[in-house]
Amino acid sequence: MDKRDRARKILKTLKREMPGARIALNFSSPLELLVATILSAQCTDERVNKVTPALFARYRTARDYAEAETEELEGLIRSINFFRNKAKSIKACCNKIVEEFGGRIPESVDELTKLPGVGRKTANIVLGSAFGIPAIGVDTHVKRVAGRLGLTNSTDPERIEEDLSRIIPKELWVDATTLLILHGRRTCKAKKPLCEECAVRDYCDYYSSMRK
DNA sequence: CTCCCGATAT
DNA sequence: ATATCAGGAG
Repeated sequence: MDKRDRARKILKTLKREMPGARIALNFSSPLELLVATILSAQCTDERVNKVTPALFARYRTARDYAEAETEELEGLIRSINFFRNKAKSIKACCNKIVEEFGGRIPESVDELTKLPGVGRKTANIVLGSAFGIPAIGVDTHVKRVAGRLGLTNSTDPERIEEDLSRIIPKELWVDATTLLILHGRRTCKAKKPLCEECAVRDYCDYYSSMRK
């Protein structure tokens, strides 16, 4: 079976298993998702969701973050790892959004990745889940799951993104990202993956090599 | 490659 | 105790 067919079947199966799969971060605007995604680096969404209610209540626009007192902003996200870096990134990022984009979140990878604290993964998550623009976000879960399933042989996130974009139809890019992430968290875990209860093990290179 | 640097699981 | 976690910058 060719990789496109495998990818299609895998995504179809995962979608049936997890209908309405959605990014786990709570947000109600592109700005909120951008901030939440910056905070989520090397950190679980669950923990990000614990600080964002108070954070979003305190700062409502990009200008609010740009003009925020560093101490206060840091205080609101202190339970998140790398909180100093992230506070600095959010401020600088929002400052640039105000100065160069009139307070609106840009809607292209190139513009987004020029923002401080925003790398390719963050940019693609925002594009896909806030704007509905086809994008594949490659985080540690997508990297691991796509590798195990045999959808890519690359290890560099940017090349994995290329590989996946070639075998997954564009209209499924956003769904594919959230499905692979969710599957990685729940089932295809880094340590002790739950292969026996995996819905897509019949298509999985890792599984078939494990049971030889 | 190193630094950032807190909460949670084990 | 310590390994690891939805990364990005220098």
